[in-house]
Amino acid sequence: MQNNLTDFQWSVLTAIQKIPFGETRSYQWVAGKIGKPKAARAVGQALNKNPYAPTIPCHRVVCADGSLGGYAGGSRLKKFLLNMEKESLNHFCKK
DNA sequence: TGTCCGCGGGTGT
DNA sequence: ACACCCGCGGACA
Repeated sequence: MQNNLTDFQWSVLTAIQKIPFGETRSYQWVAGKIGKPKAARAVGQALNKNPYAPTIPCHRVVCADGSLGGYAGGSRLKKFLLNMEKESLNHFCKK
C-alpha cells in the first residue's frame, strides 16, 4: 500500500519507462531486462496494479509473440493507443 | 489451435 | 507464514 515500491517494482517501472514512443516490448523482454527472464507474470502483475498508471506506458508492453496480452483499461484501448502512437510517429516522419 | 503446467512476485488472510 | 491471484510463456495434445 505504500508508495514505496520494492526493488522489483521499480525495475519494471523504470524499464517500461525507457520504452521509446511507438515501440512495444514484451513482458519477457522487461523481465529479462530486470534480471528475471521468468518473471514475466510478475511484471504483468506489477503493471496491473500500476501505481504510476499515467507515468508508465503499460500499453506498450505486449506478449512475447506480439499479442496485446491484457490491459487494465481494456485490450481494445491498448491496441488503440499503440496504433495511435504508431500513426502519430509515422505522421511526424512522413511530414 | 486449444489446453495445461511452470516460473516469479504481489497482495490478502 | 500460507494461499490465491495475475496483463505470460512455452510445451504438449
